[in-house]
Amino acid sequence: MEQASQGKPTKSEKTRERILDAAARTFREKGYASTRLSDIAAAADTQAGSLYYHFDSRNQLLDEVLERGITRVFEAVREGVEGLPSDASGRERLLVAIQAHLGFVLQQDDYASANIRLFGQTPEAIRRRHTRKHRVYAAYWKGLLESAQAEGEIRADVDLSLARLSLFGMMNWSLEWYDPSRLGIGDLARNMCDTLLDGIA
Amino acid sequence: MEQASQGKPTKSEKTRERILDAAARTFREKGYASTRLSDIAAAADTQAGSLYYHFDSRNQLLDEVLERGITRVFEAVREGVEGLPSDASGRERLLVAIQAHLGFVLQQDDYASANIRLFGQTPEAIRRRHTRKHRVYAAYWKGLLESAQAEGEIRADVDLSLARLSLFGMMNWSLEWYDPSRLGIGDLARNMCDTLLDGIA
DNA sequence: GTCTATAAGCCGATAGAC
DNA sequence: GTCTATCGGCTTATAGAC
Repeated sequence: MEQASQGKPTKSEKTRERILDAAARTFREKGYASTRLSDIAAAADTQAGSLYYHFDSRNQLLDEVLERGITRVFEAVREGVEGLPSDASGRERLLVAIQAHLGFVLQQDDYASANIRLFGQTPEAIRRRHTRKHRVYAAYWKGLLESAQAEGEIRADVDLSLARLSLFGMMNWSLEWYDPSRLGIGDLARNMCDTLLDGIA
Repeated sequence: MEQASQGKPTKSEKTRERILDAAARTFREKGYASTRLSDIAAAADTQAGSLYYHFDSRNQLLDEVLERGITRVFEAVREGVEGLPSDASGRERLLVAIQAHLGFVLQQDDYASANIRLFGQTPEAIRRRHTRKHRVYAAYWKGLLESAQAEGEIRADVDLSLARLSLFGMMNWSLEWYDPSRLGIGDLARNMCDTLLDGIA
C-alpha cells in the first residue's frame, strides 16, 4: 500500500492525500471523539466504506494526522530560525520561531492545529508515541531560550522550563480566540515575544 | 424536581449532587464526546438508567457542569480580590486573582477544569449561553488590568485585551502540564504574574 | 428512587459486486 | 479503487417491576 513518494503521485496516492486532508480538517473542527468516518468521507467526497482501501482504521487516520502536524510545525520553526543570519540576537531568533509556530497553527495547516487541539483527547495507545515527538519539539525551544540566556538576553534567575510553558500557553491558547480579520500573525507574534521578554509593567 | 436549596438536603438532592460530581470528574478526564452515561453512572455508583430520574439528558448534565464551573471560579477570584485591603497595588490584586483562578482550575474543582477543557468541544446549542458567561468573566479581568494601567503599574501603550488573552493562555494551558508534586500553586501563580508584568529579559 | 430490560438508532468495520 | 449492503456492537433514552 505504501508507495515511493518521489515521482508523479499515483491516483491512489492522491486520493489518500485528499482523505488525510479531510480528516485533519474535520478532526480539527469537531474534535476526535465527535468525528465520524462519514464526516471525513463526506469532506473527502467519497463513502465511509471506501476509506478502508487506504487506511486500516479510524485510529490510523488520527495517528497520521497527529504525526504530520508536529513534523510540519517543527520543520517550519527550524527553517525559520536557521534562515536568520548567524549573528541574529536571541530576541530575533525567538520572534521568528514564534511567528513560524503561530503561522502554522493559526492559518496554514489543519494538521498542526489538529495536533494541538486533539492531543489532549487522544487515546492512550496512540498518545505515547506522539508524546515523545512533543518532547523533542519542546527541547528545541528550550535550546532557543538557553542560548538567549547564555548571551545575557534572558535574566540568569529565570526558570526556562516555566518560561517555555508560559510561551506555549500564550501561543497555543490563541487557537481558541484568534480572529485573522482583527490582527495579523506578525503583529500577534511580536506582541507575544515582547510580552514574554519585557513584560507589560 | 427542583428543591429549595436551603435546609437539610433531601436524599434526592444528595444523589443528584453525587451524580453531578461524578459527571464533572468524568467529563474532565475523558472529554465530553468520549464520556458515556455508563461511565458517569459507574463513577456515581449507580446505573445508567437511573440517571434519568434526576436529569433529562446527557446534554443537561454537561450544561450544569459547565455552569457551575464558571460560576465557582468567578466567585473565588472575586472573593480573593475583594478580600484584599483597599490600598492593595494592582500587582497584588492580579497575583491574588491568578492564584485563585489557578487554585480552582488545577486542584480544587472538577467543575472549573471541566469548563475550560470542555468548552471547545461543546455542541453549539449549549455553547452560546456559556459564551455569555465567559465574556462577563473576561470583562472582570479586563477591569483588573485597566485599573492597574490607570495607576501606572502597566504601561499606557499596552493592549489590555491581548495581555489578558496571553495571561489566560498561560493559566489555562497549565491544565495540560501541571504536576502538583513538582510545583506549588502559589509558586506558579507568582511566576506567571511576574512573567507577565516584568518579562524574562 | 433505583433497578433491569429493551427499544431504536448510530457507528466502525467487513464483504462482495462492479 | 470505489461503491452498496450489512453485521455486530454499543449508546441514549424509555418502560415497567419493585
